[in-house]
Amino acid sequence: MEIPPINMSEYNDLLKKNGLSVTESRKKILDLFFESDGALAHADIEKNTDAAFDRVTVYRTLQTFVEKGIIHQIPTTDNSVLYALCKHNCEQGHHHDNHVHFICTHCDKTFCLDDVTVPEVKLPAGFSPSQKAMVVTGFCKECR
Amino acid sequence: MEIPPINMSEYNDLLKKNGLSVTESRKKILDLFFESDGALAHADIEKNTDAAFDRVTVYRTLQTFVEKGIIHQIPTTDNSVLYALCKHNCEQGHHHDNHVHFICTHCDKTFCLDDVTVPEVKLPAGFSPSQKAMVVTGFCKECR
DNA sequence: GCATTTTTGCAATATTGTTGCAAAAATATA
DNA sequence: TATATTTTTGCAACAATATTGCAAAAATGC
Repeated sequence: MEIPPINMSEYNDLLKKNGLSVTESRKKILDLFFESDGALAHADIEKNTDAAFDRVTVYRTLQTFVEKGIIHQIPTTDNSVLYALCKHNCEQGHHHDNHVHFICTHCDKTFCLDDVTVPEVKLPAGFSPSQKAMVVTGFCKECR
Repeated sequence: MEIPPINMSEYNDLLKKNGLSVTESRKKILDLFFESDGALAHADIEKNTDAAFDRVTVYRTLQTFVEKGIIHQIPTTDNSVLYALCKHNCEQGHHHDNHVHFICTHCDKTFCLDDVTVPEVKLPAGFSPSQKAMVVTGFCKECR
């Protein structure tokens, strides 16, 4: 059974469904995520909103979205935090151990490869896995 | 052909081999890594050296060690940077796409599972991978 | 439309990381 | 071993990033 992707015009529903008030900042930030085909950093969001919202608001909005499972964080080796939409509107606490993230070393965009599942690995005795994440870097489809 | 693990008493050799001067800070930080069975963050190192060294020195030492391939960075979802020893003293620029990292959600330690190789994944058309990293979270062998 | 709840923005503060430069330490050389 | 050269350190200043409390503003529920 396919879960349909979120319709871009339904920001209000998405917010209300998660018990959140509908505000300008939240709608605008949601919009940025839906427009972007990659992942966004806090800085990207500030840049693209012309500082219309306070930095604190952006931080809190991202945090709220993560808590509600609207966006998720992507692991990186530098100390930047990247966020990306949960394409299939996963439930709260969904931890995205199921798809691979791709970071392009040329354009620096990050992609959620929703259709690529993270393969199983056999761990040494005593280790009990609960989640797993995989990050691949290289050249993306536009930069190759 | 097995590459033997580094002998803990040979910090000097390890540093010199990499063209680095042997200093107190470098020896102490190396020691912390060899003592630790997990990965370390910058903060861990500051804590365990009683602020004997300047923050800047710690930053620069870590950076140097990464450049020389003595330690490597581990991707995380929060914005912390973790470092771990390259157990098999890999050459410069080695990017550690070959083993899995395990983060324990109970004791917060991070382990390099040197013997667990990152499996291959098939990417969508157009994506050219160069490196890949995998992070598994759960309970480690001591906390299960 | 009004009371209640939620969210925002400001200010202040904390944390984290970077750079230039002179002093100190380590290494190389005589 | 003493000295010259190179490397590394620590300080100071700064920059970027993130967090908290609280009053004002906005959104929601009735």
